[in-house]
Amino acid sequence: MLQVPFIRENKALVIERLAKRNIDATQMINNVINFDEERRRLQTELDNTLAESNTLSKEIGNLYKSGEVEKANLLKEKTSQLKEASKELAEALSSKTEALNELLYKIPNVPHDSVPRGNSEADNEEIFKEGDIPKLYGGALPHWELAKKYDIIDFELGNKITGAGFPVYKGKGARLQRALIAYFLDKNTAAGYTEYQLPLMVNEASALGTGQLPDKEGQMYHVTEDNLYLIPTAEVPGTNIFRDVVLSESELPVSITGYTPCFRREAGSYGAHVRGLNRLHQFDKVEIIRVEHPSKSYKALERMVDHVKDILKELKLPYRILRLCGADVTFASALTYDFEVFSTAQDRWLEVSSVSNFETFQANRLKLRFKNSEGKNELAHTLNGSSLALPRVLAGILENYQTEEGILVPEVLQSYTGFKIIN
RNA sequence: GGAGAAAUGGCAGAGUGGUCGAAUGCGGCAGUCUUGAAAACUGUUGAGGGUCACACCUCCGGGGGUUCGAAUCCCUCUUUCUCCGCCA
Repeated sequence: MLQVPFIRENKALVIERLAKRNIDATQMINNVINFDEERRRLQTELDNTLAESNTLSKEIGNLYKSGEVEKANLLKEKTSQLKEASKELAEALSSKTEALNELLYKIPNVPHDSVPRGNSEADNEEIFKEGDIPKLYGGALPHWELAKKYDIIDFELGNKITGAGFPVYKGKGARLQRALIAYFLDKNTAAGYTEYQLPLMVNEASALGTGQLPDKEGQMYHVTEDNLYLIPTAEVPGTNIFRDVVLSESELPVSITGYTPCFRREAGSYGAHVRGLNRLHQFDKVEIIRVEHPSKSYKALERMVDHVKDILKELKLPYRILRLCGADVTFASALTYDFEVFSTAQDRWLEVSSVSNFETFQANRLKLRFKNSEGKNELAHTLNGSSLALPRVLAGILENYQTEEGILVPEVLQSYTGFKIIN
């Protein structure tokens, strides 16, 4: 969530930048400022009442000691009045604070200066493109047909065991998945990321910390018996490592990577564009997460982009990079680059990675701070990116590497798979 | 799942109704000394709110209660440890 002092001091800028998201935030921002003023007024009033009450309590103690019981009893009456007053004030204060927070939860992050204004994903800005789109043979198939032909992914079996969106990978298909995970993790750790294995379920506090709650509750699988949520991305457990943490400046930057399955309800999604591996309820992803000094976070974002580029280049997949427009940039992000691989047989681009700088938006909710050179606690910047999400990379490989003899395995993966062709 | 014990600042660990935001040690930071470092010595060092800055307020696992007054007493929840049971 945004920081109130920042909103107070940069009101015009905040409204102007939020307009990139096609929202007129004037009313919301005015409310934030008003609520906050009211909140501070109540706080001061409550503090004064408590101060008075504290002083009187000390006096009463002294009076008892010196045996002046009557005087003490007189003061007691006054403290009970103050107590009632403070109780009312405390209630008013907490309801005002809650109202303010609820409001703040609903305001998305302020987009970075470079984010283009836009109405839909059509306004995303293509900033880079690389790799040749292969010319496929006449009988080229989309990946869900290939999966069936070579018996490497069984969607129907997943239907039987669980339901739609929970595919079963078999034989060389399963091995290829494992190869991709190992390859991604190796690339990430070679780039300095520390590998983590994280819990696949998180508690409510963690889901709140990274912003899945309260607004995206319906997107997560919820284990009601124990009030735990299945993670929609490793970002949730990974970033919550740093909830309520004060780092020393020398510990920055922190960079971690982790492989996890991801679970998403994807309520309301259906149709041809979600066929096969294009959209799943359970999928695998290797994530990279960074905690950065605010002055260095945008450099770090560029480095993350370069890192993902390097991987796609090694896999020899045709891809492009989009700078997301205001309409498409996610709620918590200030600047997001999406990577899309061209799926030749489907003749469309598939998102395989999303790399974002959240600036202090997540850190504020998480209370993730570092002790700066002046010895003061300051919110850190958080960033994350997929490096990479498996299913669509797999779809891209299957479709782009298909030949009449079978599906070739990208060279960099061959040492991981132990085979060169799926046939 | 059953029985018992515990939860205090970055860590360890005192504190059982007012003099406690909290001893002491370690760690961190600054300084003295040193060519530099280490050691030693001196000082400093929790977080949040609030203020131009002070003042002031809140926080001793979470929530509630008793009391003029709670880290300290009571209730409750959570977590950890020990023992037993079960178990990959």
